[in-house]
Amino acid sequence: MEPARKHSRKRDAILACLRGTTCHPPAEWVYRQLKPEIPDLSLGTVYRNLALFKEEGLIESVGTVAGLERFDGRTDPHCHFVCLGCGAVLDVETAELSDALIATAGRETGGRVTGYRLNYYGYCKDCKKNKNS
Amino acid sequence: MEPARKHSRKRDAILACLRGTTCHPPAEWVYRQLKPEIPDLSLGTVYRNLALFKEEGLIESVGTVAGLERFDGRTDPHCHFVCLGCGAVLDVETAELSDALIATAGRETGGRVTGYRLNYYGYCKDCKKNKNS
DNA sequence: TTCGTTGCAAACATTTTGCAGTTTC
DNA sequence: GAAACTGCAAAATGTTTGCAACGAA
Repeated sequence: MEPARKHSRKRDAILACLRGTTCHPPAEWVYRQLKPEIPDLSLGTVYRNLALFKEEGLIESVGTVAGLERFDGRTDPHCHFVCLGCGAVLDVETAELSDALIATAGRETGGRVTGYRLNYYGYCKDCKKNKNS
Repeated sequence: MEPARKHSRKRDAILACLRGTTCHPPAEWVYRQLKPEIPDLSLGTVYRNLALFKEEGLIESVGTVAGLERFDGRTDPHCHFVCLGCGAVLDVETAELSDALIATAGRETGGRVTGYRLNYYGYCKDCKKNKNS
């Protein structure tokens, strides 16, 4: 049985930090963001709590970009654009997958589909420019 | 300017290995697969060549599953089902995204979309059973 | 007082890299 | 013979973990 959860100021701060940004940051970014405000915060705690949130479904992973796992405080169905140039991750509101499509994937594989992740890859507004060289 | 490519027996074997399986393996799997046949193969070479293939578009990454990057020898548009239980990765033939949808993502973000990755997550046929406990 | 939470640092696992020797052209 | 390729082992990187101190119920 899993342990009864207790309240924790740091945990709250980590979740709030993630929910207060749209940059889909990695653990390290959250850590650096909160460190000035909470000087006795450790990176391990950030990792531990992010893992916890993910388990509870409070946050989601966007996947690994340039070796770093990126997290998203939003959990409603939406997609992402990942810039191959600078690593920026942007929300994409359109293109929510239909239930029918998801059901088809389950039927085809014989498994049970519980979620999906749709990432577009390419070059963002800024990196698009800089590539014309 | 990038170096002129030379032929290499090991490189061929690595690509052939990846193309000859549908299990979307990580680097280590490819290494273990080829090692008996090519005793003087090193893991570093597998990593180096997989990175190279990815750059050239000969293979694609399915993303990181359980801490390991998984590769796919198929490059035609299709999706994947990732089992959260055992880590199996299966091809999903249906649900190819329309060009219109992809174009919309580009327009919405202001960037240029060069590709996408659609992963379904859930429990495969076998793991589905074992979860009824 | 109990038990979850945390800091710290060490441990871990995967991937990358430098260099000297080898293979390909 | 020049340049790319490779083995090997060390290094780098991101993440996890053990343990003693801390904080919440």
